[in-house]
Amino acid sequence: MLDLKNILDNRNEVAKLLLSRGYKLDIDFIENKSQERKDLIQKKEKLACDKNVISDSFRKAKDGTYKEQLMADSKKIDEQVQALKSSLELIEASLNNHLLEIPNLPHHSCPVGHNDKDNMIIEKTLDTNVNNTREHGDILESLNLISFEDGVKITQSRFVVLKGKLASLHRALISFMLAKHTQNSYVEHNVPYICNSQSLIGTGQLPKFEEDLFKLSDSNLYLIPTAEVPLTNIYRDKILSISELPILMTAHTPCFRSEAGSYGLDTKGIIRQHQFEKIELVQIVHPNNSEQALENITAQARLVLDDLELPYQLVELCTGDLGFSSQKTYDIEVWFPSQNKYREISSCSNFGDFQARRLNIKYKQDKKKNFVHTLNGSGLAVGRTLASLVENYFDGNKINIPSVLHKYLDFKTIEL
RNA sequence: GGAGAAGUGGCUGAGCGGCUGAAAGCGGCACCCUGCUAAGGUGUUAUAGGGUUUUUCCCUAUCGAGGGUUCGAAUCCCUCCUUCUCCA
Repeated sequence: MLDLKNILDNRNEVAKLLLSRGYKLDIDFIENKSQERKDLIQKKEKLACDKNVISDSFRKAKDGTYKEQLMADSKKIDEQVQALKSSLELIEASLNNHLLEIPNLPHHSCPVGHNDKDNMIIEKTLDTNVNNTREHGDILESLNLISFEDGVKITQSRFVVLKGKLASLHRALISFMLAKHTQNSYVEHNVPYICNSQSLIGTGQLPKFEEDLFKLSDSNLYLIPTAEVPLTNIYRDKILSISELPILMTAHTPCFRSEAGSYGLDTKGIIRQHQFEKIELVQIVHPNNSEQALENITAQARLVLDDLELPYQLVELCTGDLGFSSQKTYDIEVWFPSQNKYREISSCSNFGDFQARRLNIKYKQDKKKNFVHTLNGSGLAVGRTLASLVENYFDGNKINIPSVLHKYLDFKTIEL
């Protein structure tokens, strides 16, 4: 959420930044609602003050008729206050809902652009020449390590069953990634996979993107779309001392996404599933350090691919392609030989104080309180890592397991 | 599943219809005193919103959440949430 005061005080600059990511700011709406709100508050508080004075007089009053008068006056004020209160509630809800749907301001360093075509490729690693061009789903089916039919039978399309050595390899990737991150001071967490609407509003998935989520019926509970939600919400409504920062967290969780509007996209393989597993990295930092923290978190995610020796490229998202809550994002895209292209496997974002404002996470320094900055990145999406690994390490007969994973497995190849 | 009890500031904990935004203690901060190692004194110490203003003051709200009773609620009533104890 953006700071209302900042929007009103720097309206031109804010509007321009938002426009660069494709959002048209309705400053008149905000201005009007904000003014109405202030007017109502002033009226209401004046009456509340009068009422307090009456109560005070009542206590000291001796005369009976005077008391009767005070009681009558107070009741009259009550009626007026009630009316003002309900109008105020409407205005505040309307203003607040509007503010909750305004995306974050892009960082000044973001390349300006309209969509993913304008993203900036920063770096490529390794040679992408691989003999194999077979698609991972195809390879795995021929090895009888995966069943798309079973996933459909059990649930529906975009669910899958992994079997045998593939399931083990999946688990090995999780262990490997968590070890990598905990070695670098990220504290491992095990968190709920279901969270309430307040948590999702805090991190920005709600109210705008409800159709992307799986909601549990007759409740305000949802399956998490990413561990970012529970991890970041651990610190909701907290005031942190400066010595507690930075906070580094990691967690392995399943992620559930309804993938609304992605019909026809990535129908082959396991690249786009309703349920997948991911290792998430989250940082909560002092505002002065968040730019550096984004570099760190991105570097941390890259370590996984470096160790697995998978070719990837680092991309900086342009303003038009930024996620709703993000002020700056790096995507890491891993090589998929069968598609002859790089696909996103991690997205590392600095949210500035956007989430902190919604979550009410502050730090205290020299008696002053201010919002922290939050960041997160995937480190990494396990299913996609697995898929890429299969394609890049398939030699026509067998899948060769990268050496960093050997200690988590009792085999070094998967053969026909 | 059944029966009770409780939820107060950073923490412990008092208050149980007005003088309580809230005692006391701990912790934190500032200053002072002292100087043989650790202590003493004084003051200060919640959040949000609004007005005034440019830095000071004023106002409103907040004692788990939301309603209600009352001129007036941390205090009484109702609903919900959470925690604890006992019984199945």
